[in-house]
Amino acid sequence: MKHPNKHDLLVLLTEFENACRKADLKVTHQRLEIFRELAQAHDHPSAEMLYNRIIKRLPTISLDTVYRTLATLEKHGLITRVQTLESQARFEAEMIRHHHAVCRKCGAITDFSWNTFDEVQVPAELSGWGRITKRNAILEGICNDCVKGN
Amino acid sequence: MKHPNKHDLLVLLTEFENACRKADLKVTHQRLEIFRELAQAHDHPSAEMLYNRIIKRLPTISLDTVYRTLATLEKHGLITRVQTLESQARFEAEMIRHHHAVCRKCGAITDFSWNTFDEVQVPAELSGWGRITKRNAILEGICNDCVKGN
DNA sequence: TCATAAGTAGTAATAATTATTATTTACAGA
DNA sequence: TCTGTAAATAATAATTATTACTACTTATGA
Ligand SMILES: [Mn+2]
Ligand SMILES: [Mn+2]
Ligand SMILES: [Zn+2]
Ligand SMILES: [Zn+2]
Repeated sequence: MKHPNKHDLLVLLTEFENACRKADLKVTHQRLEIFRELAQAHDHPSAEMLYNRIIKRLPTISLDTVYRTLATLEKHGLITRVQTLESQARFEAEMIRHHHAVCRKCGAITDFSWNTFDEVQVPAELSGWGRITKRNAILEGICNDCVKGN
Repeated sequence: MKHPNKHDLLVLLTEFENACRKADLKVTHQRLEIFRELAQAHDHPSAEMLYNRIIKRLPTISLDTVYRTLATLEKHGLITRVQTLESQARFEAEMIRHHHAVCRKCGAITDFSWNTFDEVQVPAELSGWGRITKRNAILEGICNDCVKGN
């Protein structure tokens, strides 16, 4: 999972505008900035982290707007809320299937793809469970920075 | 993942007492009741859910004690905090490796084992990440009850 | 341009969790 | 069994994360 370059980001933002219009969401300055910031982030930021980054460019934005916008975009499937053990929710704009390695020490979330896992068949035990729409692997451990930094 | 029967529960509780002593944790009535309740639960209850169940038998227990105890037991590896998208944290005493199917509608968390996944090799992409200590699969979807109940 | 409903900022409120403190209890040692 | 002591608890207050309220602003379609 690499950062989007300047061109990619423009494409993403255009797609985002179109998706908003399709979903009857107004394309506001705030929504664009929140989405842009999240799309170029690589660290699965929390609402507060995004707020602190965006306020530098958009000094009047409110934390409430960031929370509200993230909830709206999540509801419309434009961004994802990431499961963590932390108290603050974290988000990402990367919608391509991928998985997470999480550092128990510093909380860093690293993206990776894992085709082998994506293709493993779900156990029979679960055949009667219901309708499965998503599968994710979460690896937990201590990242290299934290191992060294000890 | 089946419920513990009466005998299993007694064994679990004895092991729990021993683990507490080994960890220099006093074996209090509250800790025993909280662990007992969690050990026989099958629904990954939140602190509040546990509190509401325990207070029937132990009318003076405080919610704070439930939170504090769960944090203590988690720190000593006697229980697990379960990752969810919800605002309330959820817990389990089942320490045998297993995975979760989560209903997006009702929030139910179903345990299952998945040997095929347990044995799949972690992708090369992640070889330099750090020390991986745990791997979990999370399946998301709509459980049968919720599909029917619509 | 203009009407209007959706969205926002600022602030208040709520929900979940953690801290403080006086009291109680587990348990090691006599 | 009794006792001293540190750890744990109950009650309550405080904090943190998130959501609600409301008057004002803005995107958008006519
Ligand atoms: Mn990710
Ligand atoms: Mn479980
Ligand atoms: Zn780390
Ligand atoms: Zn369900």
